[in-house]
Amino acid sequence: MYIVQCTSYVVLVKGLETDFMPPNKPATPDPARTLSLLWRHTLSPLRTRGPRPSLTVDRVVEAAITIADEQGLDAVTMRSVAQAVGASPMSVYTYVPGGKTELLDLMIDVVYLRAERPDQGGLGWRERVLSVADQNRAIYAAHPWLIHASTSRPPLGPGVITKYEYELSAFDGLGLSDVEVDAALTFVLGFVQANALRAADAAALPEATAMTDAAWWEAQAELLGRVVDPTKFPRATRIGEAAGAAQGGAYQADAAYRFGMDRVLDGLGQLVERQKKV
Amino acid sequence: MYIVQCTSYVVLVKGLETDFMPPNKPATPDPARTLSLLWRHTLSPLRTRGPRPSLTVDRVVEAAITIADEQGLDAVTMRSVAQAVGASPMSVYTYVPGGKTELLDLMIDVVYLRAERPDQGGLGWRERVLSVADQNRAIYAAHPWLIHASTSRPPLGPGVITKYEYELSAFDGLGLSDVEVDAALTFVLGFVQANALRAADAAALPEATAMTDAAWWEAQAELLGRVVDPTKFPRATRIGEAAGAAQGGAYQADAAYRFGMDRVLDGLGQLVERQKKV
DNA sequence: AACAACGATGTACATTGTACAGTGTACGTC
DNA sequence: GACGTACACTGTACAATGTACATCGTTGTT
Repeated sequence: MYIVQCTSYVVLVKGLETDFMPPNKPATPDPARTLSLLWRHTLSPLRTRGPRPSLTVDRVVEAAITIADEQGLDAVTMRSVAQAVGASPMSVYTYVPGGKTELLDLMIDVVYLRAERPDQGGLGWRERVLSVADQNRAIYAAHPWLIHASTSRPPLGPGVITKYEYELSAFDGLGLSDVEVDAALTFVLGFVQANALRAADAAALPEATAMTDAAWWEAQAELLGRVVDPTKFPRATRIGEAAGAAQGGAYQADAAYRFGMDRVLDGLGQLVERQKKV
Repeated sequence: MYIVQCTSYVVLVKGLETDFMPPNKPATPDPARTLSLLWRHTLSPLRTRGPRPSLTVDRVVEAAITIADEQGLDAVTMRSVAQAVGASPMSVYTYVPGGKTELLDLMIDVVYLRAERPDQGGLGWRERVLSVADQNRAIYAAHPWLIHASTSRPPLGPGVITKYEYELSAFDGLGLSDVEVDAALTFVLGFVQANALRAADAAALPEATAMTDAAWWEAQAELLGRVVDPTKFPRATRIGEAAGAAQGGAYQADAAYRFGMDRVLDGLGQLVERQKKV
């Protein structure tokens, strides 16, 4: 048994010199089981014998999301989730056999499934795309931990797929090819994510470092003045001071979002125009 | 002594219920010391007594960068860095008193300081901005760990400032205000970072999960077919299949970069045009 | 020669994900 | 009604992390 695990892991990290079993890595990954969980299938051929389960996948996922929202992703540990649902740490693995990785996949899909998706009939494409961006921004604001979730190989559950379908529809009727529509959506969502990332850690830093933005800038400015020759870095000193000192992190992220979305929409607009002329 | 640390930490995380000293957090943060280190100042009033230092800040930072480049940021531990320079784990703190956080700041600045910055005289603004983007992309390709570094409150060392000055100069002569120039640069770099992020974890996933992109897609497609009603998600099934199955992760990131940069430059172009007319 | 300042090191602790072995429960079959 | 089997649950254990603290050793100054 142990041999099997070790062997499979050696395959997993081929090229590694050491052969010990590292901690905190893979549990038992299995795409099929994860998919079944995402769609809440009772893949087991009907459970009969044994004690009745005292929890459900949903309750576990719910607890994890609450913890992540309130205290950040780092606070989501198997132990904290277990405590939140009133079970022992290892019990969680009964409901989420894939461990923490699988749990995160489930969390992501649930959040997306719940998001609001207002009807966009009658809106122009710019309003539709802006609305999609705003919705994603709102999701990130409510669940900052989502920003750090990888977007390649997303958990293909009902939430993710519903969201994808809805967002693709914003590009209906523009004469773009399938590949272009996907690229355009990726482009928009990439911008929103990058902006949310900046906003989130700008918001987190004051607490994490026990220092306000203003205090940090003041300290840097005073010390940099003695070290840096302003004539060697004219743009950096002038623009950096203007961009940094004046505005707090939160306001800055807001301005960057509006500025960026204007550029994004203008950029897409040119693609659309070009396509219409063909 | 211990009291002082604890007290300062209570201030640090005011609002937290518990009062224990958590692990792996702050070492001794001090903006002034970090800045001195970044600029390699001998802030101490001339070291005289005591054994000669056997290492330098640069050697430590160098080792850390090498490890990060070759094995990823997770492999950069105080212990692995110490081993690489042939010292005991705790010795590292002699040269980088701020611990891992400060070490990361130093790594970032060194990488930026070394980056190539070719002369851009004679180029049009589109070429200049594209070149800036390409350079950042190349840096991320060579040092994927940089992607995860926070960009708010960057380490204001010689590398970061030189890079900032250089990149701002790409927007010279366009008639944009200081605030607009900073916003435009942030916009461009944000796109590059978002793209690099996707590319990096698309590249990392096959190794990390012992599963090729093709195998993953095949597994998902087969199972999803039984669960999802294609008529309910027409766009998602059609476009998702086209966008996902056909291309591997690496090629996809490349295409997304070219597509995105075209939109970014078009978007900025409209801003520039508008400014010229005024 | 004694002292003071500073570099180096070993030990210790709290925290993480999860493998493994063991304990108890409830249903189906005899 | 007794029994066995499948399953839920739990406690223990381990390797790895950042870094506080106390100690030891080395060097130049007094």
